[in-house]
Amino acid sequence: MPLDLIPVPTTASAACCSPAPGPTMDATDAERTARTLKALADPARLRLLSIIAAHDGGEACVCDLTEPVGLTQPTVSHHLKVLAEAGFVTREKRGVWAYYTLVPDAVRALTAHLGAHLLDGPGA
Amino acid sequence: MPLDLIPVPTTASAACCSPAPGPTMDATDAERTARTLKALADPARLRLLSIIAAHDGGEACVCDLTEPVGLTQPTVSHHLKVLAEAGFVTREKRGVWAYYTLVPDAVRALTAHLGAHLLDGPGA
DNA sequence: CCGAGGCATCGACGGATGTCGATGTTGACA
DNA sequence: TGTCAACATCGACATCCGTCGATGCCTCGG
Repeated sequence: MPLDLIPVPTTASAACCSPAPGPTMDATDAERTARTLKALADPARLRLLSIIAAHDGGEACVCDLTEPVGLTQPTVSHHLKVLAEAGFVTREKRGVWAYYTLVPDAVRALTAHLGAHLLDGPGA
Repeated sequence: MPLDLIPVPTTASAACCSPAPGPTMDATDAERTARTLKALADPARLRLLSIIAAHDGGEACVCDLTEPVGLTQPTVSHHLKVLAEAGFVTREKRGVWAYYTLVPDAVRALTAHLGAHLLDGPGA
C-alpha cells in the first residue's frame, strides 16, 4: 500500500495511537490461557480445588466434595471434569470411588505465564 | 432428623468421605476470586492487558487497542470496563483520549491468593 | 456556535455455561 | 447372578456473556 495514500492526521496535536512498542500475547496463546482461566473462574470449582488441596496428599474422592459445596453429585462431577480437562486435577479410580488429585504445577504454570506477560513483560 | 434414621454403611470397607483436614476457601472468598478470574478469562481481555503492559509506562489509549485485537470500538470499550471494574486497569481521560493503565499489584494479588489457597495451603 | 472525532452507553442477538433430575455404567458383595 | 452404591453421562432449562450497530456525550478546532 502506497504510503502517500495514508491520510496524515493534520490536526493530531498530541502523540496518540502508537502501534505497540513491545511484543504482545498472540491470539492463540490468549485463547489457550483464557480457556485455562475459565476453568478456574467459578466459585464451585475454586472451592473444590481448595478442598482437594486441603486433604492429605492433595487428593479427595467425590463423596468428600459433594456436601461441602452444597451442589448435587452430577454438578460436582461436571465441575471436576472441567478441572481435569484443564489439567488442574487428575482422576484415579480405586474400586468404587474416584479420587481426584491436585496438580500444583498446573497452578504454578498459569500464574507464571500471567506474570511473564503482564508483569515482567518483554517490553518493560 | 433423628440420627438413628441414617443408615449405617455396614459395607463401607475403606476409609472414604473424610470431612476435610485443613481449612478451605469459604464461599464468599470463592465468589470474589471467581469474579476477578472471570475478568481475566477472555482472550480479548488478555490481549488488551498484554498490549497495555507492552506500552511504555504500562498505559495505552483506546485507539491503540481497537485495531490489534480485531474488534469494534464498543466491544473494546466494554472489555476495558470489565477490566477496570476488576481493578486490573485504571482509566484516566486526557483531553479527547482515554488512557488505560495497568495495575500490576492486582495481578500479583490474584496469583498470590491462588498460590496461598492451592499450593502452600494451610493444610499442607 | 457549530462540526468532527474519540469514547461510552444502549438494545439486541446468538452462543456458551451452570444447574438439575433422570438414567447409564461399573465395581463390590452376598 | 442379582442387588446396591458411587460416579459419569445425558437432556433440558434458565441465565450469563461476547459481540455488534446505533446512538449519545464530551472535547477540541474553526
